[in-house]
Amino acid sequence: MFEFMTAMKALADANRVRVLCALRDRELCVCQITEMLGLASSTVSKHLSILRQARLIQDRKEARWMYYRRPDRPNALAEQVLALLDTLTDDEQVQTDCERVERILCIDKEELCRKLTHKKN
Amino acid sequence: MFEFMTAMKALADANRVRVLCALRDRELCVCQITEMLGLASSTVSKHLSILRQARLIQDRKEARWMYYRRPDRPNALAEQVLALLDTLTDDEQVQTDCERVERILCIDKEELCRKLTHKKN
DNA sequence: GGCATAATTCGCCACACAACGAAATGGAGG
DNA sequence: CCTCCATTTCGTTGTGTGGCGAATTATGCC
Repeated sequence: MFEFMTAMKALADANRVRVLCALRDRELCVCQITEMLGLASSTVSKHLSILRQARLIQDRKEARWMYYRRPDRPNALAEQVLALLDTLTDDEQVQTDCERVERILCIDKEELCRKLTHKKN
Repeated sequence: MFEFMTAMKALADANRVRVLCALRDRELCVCQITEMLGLASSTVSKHLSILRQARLIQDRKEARWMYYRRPDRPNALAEQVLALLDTLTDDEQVQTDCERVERILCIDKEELCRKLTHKKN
């Protein structure tokens, strides 16, 4: 029950759901997710921490960047939950996020981070 | 997205999940659910309202009693969500709730309601 | 119609949680 | 070992939510 509730609480926030949807086909680093959501990086970090604790994402560190993606070997619950999310692929918000991510991926990461640093945090 | 978030928020509370699990095989009236959860009836009513708005349960009025059950014709989302809940059938809390409900069903409803009235609300 | 009562709505309180900015952390490169 | 900087942690603030009891609504019975 605890595990289940942790997962459900993790899904009970629209920004976290947007992140999980964005991670459907690729991994993203924190600065890219931050740019997509338009939130402070500290807020995004907290959201990612909640998703990780719920075992709905896993992380990977490379150089200065932290990459997040869906689990390579999700447990039964995560498997079902992530499948559930794929019913949202034609949602308006998810689509615009997807387009936004496409554009973000074109930006050089150094430049993206610099931009974020100057805007907030 | 809105529909999805409504469902996820409805599932983000353990008491509401307990209700949905208890309604797996049968319908129950508010006083029976109240007795199972051990909460004030006003609180239970609120929970049921949230579950109804998320289209995870439907209601039926008979005489003075309001009966709740899983939807006869659930939408696609509800279908998947309710299936997800069935992974909890061997959860400890869900099992004890189940036993508790069995005992509650043996009590005459008039008597059960009288008991609740004298205890709280 | 008036009473009894199951359920809901309302008003309130306590606590949880999302958001921010500032400060801390911890690698990578000089 | 010092600096830089992406990310996380911390502290604070405002909003959301679960809980209760009291008041209200709605239904069956006399």
